[in-house]
Formats: sequence, structure tokens, C-alpha cells
Amino acid sequence: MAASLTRRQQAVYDCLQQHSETGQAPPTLDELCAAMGVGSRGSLHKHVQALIEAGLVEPMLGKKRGVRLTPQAGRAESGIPFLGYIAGGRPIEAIALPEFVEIPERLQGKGRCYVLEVRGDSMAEAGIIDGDWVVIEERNTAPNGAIVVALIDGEEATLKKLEQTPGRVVLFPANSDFEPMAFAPDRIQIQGIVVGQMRAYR
Amino acid sequence: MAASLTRRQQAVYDCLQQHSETGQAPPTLDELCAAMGVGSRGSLHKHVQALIEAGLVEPMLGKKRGVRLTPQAGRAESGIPFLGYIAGGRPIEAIALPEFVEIPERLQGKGRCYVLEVRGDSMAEAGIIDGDWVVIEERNTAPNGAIVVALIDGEEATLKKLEQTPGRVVLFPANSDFEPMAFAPDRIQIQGIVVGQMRAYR
DNA sequence: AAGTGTAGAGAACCAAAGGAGAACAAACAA
DNA sequence: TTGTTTGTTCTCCTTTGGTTCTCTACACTT
Repeated sequence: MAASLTRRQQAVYDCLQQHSETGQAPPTLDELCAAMGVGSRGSLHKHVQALIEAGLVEPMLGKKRGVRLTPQAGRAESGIPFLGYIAGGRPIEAIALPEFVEIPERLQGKGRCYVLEVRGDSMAEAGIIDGDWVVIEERNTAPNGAIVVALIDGEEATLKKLEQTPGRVVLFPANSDFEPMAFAPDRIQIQGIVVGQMRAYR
Repeated sequence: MAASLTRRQQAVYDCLQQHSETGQAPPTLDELCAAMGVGSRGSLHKHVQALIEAGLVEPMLGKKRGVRLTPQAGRAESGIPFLGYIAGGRPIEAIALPEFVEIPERLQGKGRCYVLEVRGDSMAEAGIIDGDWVVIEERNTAPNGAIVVALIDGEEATLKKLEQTPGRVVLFPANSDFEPMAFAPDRIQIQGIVVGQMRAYR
């Protein structure tokens, strides 16, 4: 996506951002034309198309026509949200007001991601220890062997390695002090998988 | 390579750098001409070409036309450099040209930092495993218990936990398959300490 | 004086960027 | 329904800007 924008594309993008800060509804192409001194919708549309391809702007909602541009909502704060803490056997402890943290692209998944801080050493032998941050990609399925955030009976959230067979789901801790746990599939709900991890030494 | 810039080339380069510090989009040749009091694009282009060959400036992205000069090379990138690989018992294996990676502030030290990729599992029990990236803060001293990049006899670089007593330096791996190693202090040179670590799951 | 390297001017070329406007289609309003 | 709005696609055109070229001028060396 690194294809950099041309001048005009940049100008259109700036204009959209500026407009979005006013909190009003996204502009129509004609309004944008007027704002930028362009006489033709068709011309402007090319730039907008380029922005869409660059991933900087979201196309119209679904299939509806007669709708306006929506300059990608979540882009305001860059980074991904730090949501709280995860410890085996308790619900995720959310913090009141999520902060946003900058994450190297390398650690990010494709979908929506968030960050949790790990409590406890139940995954220590997989290199995830108390106080580490894990980057979670929101998903409800996961391949065998992945480290997942699993919700047990809708209440306990836990970080474990996943092994599924038809009719059985086993959650493996990576710590010989803990035992693997087996469940019927309908008791387990996968909330996301670990795509990245990091740790600060202080 | 960058040995001999002519006076005018140097001037153009300075001008480019100065311009890049304003944070604005790179100038066109015409704009550069105006800024330097030159009347002809063709003349300026020769200098720019020389800078490109000297490796001081990146040419247009791909062969895109209508695009501007991007004086990439010499300037300060955001992020910190990824320098290469560290494996116990070998010199740090540097990569040809360092890339820059964005690192969350949380993982950064106060001083100059760089990133290395860890080879091998000699620190596995400290949660640092093969393929992890570690953020190193450049220092030549370290407190006991810190994980450091240590240079042994000026040649082998290794990642170990440090324990110093007067007259003796012990490097502890965090893996029971490996043995601690003790050295006379003058054989060990500390190159930096680990301030952060991260890992991508793929 | 001849040769060499640096510097500028200006013309010509050409592909990309940008724009105008028509025509069409889907959504909506009356 | 009909007409209007708005996004989309298309063709044709102008402008912009990097590239290449030749020609000239100056400074310095041998």
C-alpha cells in the first residue's frame, strides 16, 4: 500500500480529514469539487478511487448508492487499543478507558486487533510471561496449535494453546505446573488469537 | 562512495535536506530551481542525478512520473534501526542496510537503541526464544541481573544475563541445557542491555 | 593554448497527472 | 410514476514534470 499519493490525492485526503473534523456528514463528490475548485465530479472521483485503493478511505456503505464518502472512521487515533488484563480463569479485566498504543506492523494481524497484558505464568514455556503484552486479532476460529483467547462457559477468559478434535477442545497451558483442560466444543468460544507479543524490561 | 560532491551538488543536497525538515512534500525540479536561483530544470537535474548515483537521494518511487524527488537516504528516519541477528557464540550478524522499525515507546530505552533478532533458545527460560526481536539500548555498563549483549574477547557476541562481582563476570544463559560462563572482567565488554522484546506469531 | 571538469540555459520529448464533460445507473424524493 | 440527486464510467483534452539533448561559459590544470 506504500504507493505514495500524488499531490492532488493528498490534497483531497487532507480536505476529507479536515472536513471530518467538523463532525458533519461526509461530503458528496459535488461538495468536494466545490471545496477544491474542481469543476467535474468525474475528475475528483478518480482521486477518491485512488484513496480507496490506498486504504485511506472507506468506500460507500455496502451497496447503497446516493450515499457519501466515509473517510475511514477508526483512523483518527493511530495504533490499536490496550483493553486490559488477561489471567487464566477470570474474565478479561477491562480498563475504563482504553489507551492506544503504537504497534510495529510486524506484530499486527490482518483484522481488528487489541492488546492485553498477561497476568501469570501459565504460558511461560511458550515465552509469554507475567506482564507481557499480547496483540490479539479478533477471530472466532483458530487453527490447531495457535495461542488463543478462549472464553469458557461464557465467563472465564484464558490464554491457552488450542487443540481441537471433532467433539473435543483441549486447552494446553505452556507450563508443566498446570494441566491441560478438555471441554466439549460448545463450552468454548474463541475470542481471538495471539499474533504478537512484547515485553518491556524495566 | 559519497566521496566527492561538487560544490553545487552539495548545495542541492543541503537544500533538499533543509526542505525535508519542513516536513512538506518533496519539491519538484522546478521548485528546486526556484529555491536555488537556477533557471533551468535540465541543469538541476544533472546534480540530482549525481546525488542519486552517490546514494544520497532516492529516485522517484519506481518510474512514476509527475512525482517528486524523495530525499530519503541521509535523513533521520523515525523508528529505530534493525541491525541484524545475534546468536550465542558468534559476532552479531549485521544485515546490509538497516531497516527502520516503529517501536512502541514502552519498549524503548532512554539512550540510543537498535533491534536484533535472536537466534537460538539459550534465553528461552527468560521468555526470549528463537526469532524474537530484542530492543537493545547502547550502554557499556549494566546492573546485575540485566540481560545484556556481551562481547567476549572482542569477537563473540552473546545475549546473556549478567552477574558481576569484583574480579569476575558471569554470564548466565536462561536455559538449563547451557552452562553459565565465568570470565575475567577484562575479557567482557558490554555493548548494550535489553530493554524490550517482541515476537510475531505467523 | 589546449584540455578537462563544473555549471547553466534552453529546447524538445513524452508519460503521468489532472481536468472537463457526457452518458449511464442506482437511490431517493415528490 | 417521474424527476432529481449522486456515484460511476468513459473518452478526450491540457498541464505538469522528469528526462535527454545540445550549446555556451568559466575556472583550473598541464
